[in-house]
Amino acid sequence: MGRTPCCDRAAVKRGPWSPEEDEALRSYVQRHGSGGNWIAMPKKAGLKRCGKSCRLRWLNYLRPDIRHGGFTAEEDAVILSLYTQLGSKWSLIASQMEGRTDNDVKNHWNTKLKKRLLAAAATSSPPPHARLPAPAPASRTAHVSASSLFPSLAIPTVKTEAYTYDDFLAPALGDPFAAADGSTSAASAASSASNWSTADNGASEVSLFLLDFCAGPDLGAVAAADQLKLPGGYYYPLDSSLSPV
DNA sequence: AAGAATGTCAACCGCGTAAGA
DNA sequence: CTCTTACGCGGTTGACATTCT
Repeated sequence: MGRTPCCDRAAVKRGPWSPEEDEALRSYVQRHGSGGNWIAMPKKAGLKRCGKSCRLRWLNYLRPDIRHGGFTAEEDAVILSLYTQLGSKWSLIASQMEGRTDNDVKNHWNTKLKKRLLAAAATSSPPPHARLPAPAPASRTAHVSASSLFPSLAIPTVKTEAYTYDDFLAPALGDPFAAADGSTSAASAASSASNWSTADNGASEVSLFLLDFCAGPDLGAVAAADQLKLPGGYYYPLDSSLSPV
């Protein structure tokens, strides 16, 4: 029994794409789009590939808006924040980040962020709640309950557009670390309109831990050089000891 | 210098589901 | 309403690169 294959495996090429195949796919999609049918598209484009393979190649590699290359500390923070809210909803997480694909984000998490976080938690006497964030339970709706694991991290709630660096700056009014009502989920709900969940009374240890985590070992030097001062008037909010400028 | 171990990332697999017949 | 088809997603694999011994 088993599932019907989406295409005849014997008849399609598999494995890495050649530059010629890339060019054929790119030029076809740019001229005609996928035609609303990825299964039929390879034949039309003269490719001996499975439609699913073409779709994946286009979405993950050939799309003109794809950003290749390393992830920044800000992107790491976005991923970490959203992972604590959403779990392994990679497509949802990637949709919040300009030019990144779900595959990219997933690979980055599995190969780098997860290990880094585990290593950081295992050493450097992390604060009690600085553990590898448990993924949020699978849920149809991306409900916003700011992670109790990282109460001091200001977490933007999920929105439909891509995040920008500004989304991780403090809100225009007030210091995100000033709120001290301790009611994280209520604060999150109340602040959803402004894309912010309010940080609680600064577990600055956690903030520093995360800042270290996101920025790596050279953070101290960066902070000392004042390079984290941002045009929006705030520092990157992981470190509660930094104040609005 | 060579082989082993580890890391990275593109690609594949198969399931769930939306959409259309 | 049911069935079929194609899409989208998350998990996994495998090839290649890099680092270590």
